[in-house]
Amino acid sequence: MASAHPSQPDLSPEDPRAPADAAGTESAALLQPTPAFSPLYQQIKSLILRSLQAGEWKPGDMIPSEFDLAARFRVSQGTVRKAIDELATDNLLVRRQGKGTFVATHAEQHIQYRFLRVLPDASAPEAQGPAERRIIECRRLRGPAEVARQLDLKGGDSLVQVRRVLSFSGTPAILEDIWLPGTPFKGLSLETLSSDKGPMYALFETQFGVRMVRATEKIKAVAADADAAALLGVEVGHPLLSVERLAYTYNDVPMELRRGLYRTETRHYHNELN
Amino acid sequence: MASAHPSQPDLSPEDPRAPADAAGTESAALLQPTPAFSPLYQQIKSLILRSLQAGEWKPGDMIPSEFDLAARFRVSQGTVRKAIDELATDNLLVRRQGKGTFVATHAEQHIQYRFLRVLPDASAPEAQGPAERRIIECRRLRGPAEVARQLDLKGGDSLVQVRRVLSFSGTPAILEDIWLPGTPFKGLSLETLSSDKGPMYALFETQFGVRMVRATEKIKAVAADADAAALLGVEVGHPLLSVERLAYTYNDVPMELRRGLYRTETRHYHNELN
DNA sequence: CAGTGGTCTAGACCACACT
DNA sequence: GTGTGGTCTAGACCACTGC
Repeated sequence: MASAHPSQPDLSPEDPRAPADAAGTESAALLQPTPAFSPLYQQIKSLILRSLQAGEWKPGDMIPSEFDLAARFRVSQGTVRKAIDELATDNLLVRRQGKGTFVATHAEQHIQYRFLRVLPDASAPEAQGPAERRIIECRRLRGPAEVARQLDLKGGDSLVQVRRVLSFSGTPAILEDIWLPGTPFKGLSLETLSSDKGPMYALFETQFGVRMVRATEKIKAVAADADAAALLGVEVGHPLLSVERLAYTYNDVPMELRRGLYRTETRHYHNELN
Repeated sequence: MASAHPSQPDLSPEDPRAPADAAGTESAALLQPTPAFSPLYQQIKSLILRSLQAGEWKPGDMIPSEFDLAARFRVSQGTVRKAIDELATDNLLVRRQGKGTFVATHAEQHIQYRFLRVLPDASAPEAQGPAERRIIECRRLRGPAEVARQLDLKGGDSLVQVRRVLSFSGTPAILEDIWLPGTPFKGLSLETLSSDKGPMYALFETQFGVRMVRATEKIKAVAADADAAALLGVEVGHPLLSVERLAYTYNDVPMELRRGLYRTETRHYHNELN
């Protein structure tokens, strides 16, 4: 063994394909000009990520075993393991002992609705069951500048806007406005949305190949305007929780801007601080 | 080497102190009745945690090196490493390459105010600097039943209640009510609080030996009542963000209940979803 | 320089799931 | 049984810090 060493110096110009071990390997030993040191397992992590983005393995798929990946990248199993470990804590992969490692998905992700942080108060277990969803509109437009900016689009680019109301036991509780970039979501329509059950992000995966990976939220307390008041059945001025979410796919590409208004009389936004 | 094996079966009755290697070891190979399997590194993690709780190492202290701990617990360095890794991602320990591993602290924790999630809006960089703090009151009382319940206290137990207002550039923005169990916080007074600068949780560490480790928050939008309106300089009914926090020390013992009311006209609660 | 955490490897064995 | 992830070890070497 002359390569696969801890540090960056010695491997790169030679051995893009070792003597033994036939085709199908990918030579993870990468080239950094000089001071751009990054540990091997980080490079492996990037390579796996690239495969995820490229769609080599789709949400729900099992990825190759640690040993297979180790052979493919020409590193030890432990190094692959550390890379996968990080991808798993980032919720991009899911490990299942005895079975394999799988690409995470919003569809059957054990705890569904991973990004939904609103829970019924303990004192009011009403409004538990699944929400009733009513799509109010779904239209294409040239988006407002501010929305376009946050989605990394140009002012004139096409957008899809969706507005919907979620109700629990018949009482409206959540009003959401959703903006999506028009190009990746070509074909999204009111019918698509209405006929679908299950998490919207699962639909995005299966219908548009867009997997939401992380999101940031800005939360405020606001007074209901006439519009919101009517749709949520409260008076104008009623305090509502405003949750503005920017959701990202792989590679920190923003793919959705969502603004939710929540009635919080019998519900709260739950958060864990570590 | 006859012991220190991956699984639980073979080690325990013999070798509570090996032939070689003199005093000071702690025999981590523990005894589980039968089916209570837990990996070695988890047991090590528990042992380290116990030392943290017992105050063997105080916030800011450096803990023994991985090799020292490995010797002490009679396991390999890699196993200690994995235990420390988890404690570090839980923010109980902080690793510093070349220096050592340290007990986390709210005092100089690089990013201070770890639990404060309220940020000024990008559009309003006013109100950036440190908040001006005004303690309104600090008194002892037999707490309300609901508060006592959440702090795992009996109805009649003594509590400390603190009320304070935080302002930015002179405008009040945050009203906080804080309840603490009376016994661990014996001696906490308005003077103690007023004279202190820096994070309150840092003061709790140095003065009372209580380190807050994690917290849960329940967030709602509420209307300002007369009290809050007066203190925050808004009209009654003005929407405010209500953040109810339960903070825990080691071992999931609740040690603080805090209810904050935030004006969010130029501020928001920021959250990252993974 | 010595001491600490960080990376990498190689090999052994265990726990779990499927067939 | 076979294949997968999970744990543990032992040893080598790198990177950073501070004396």
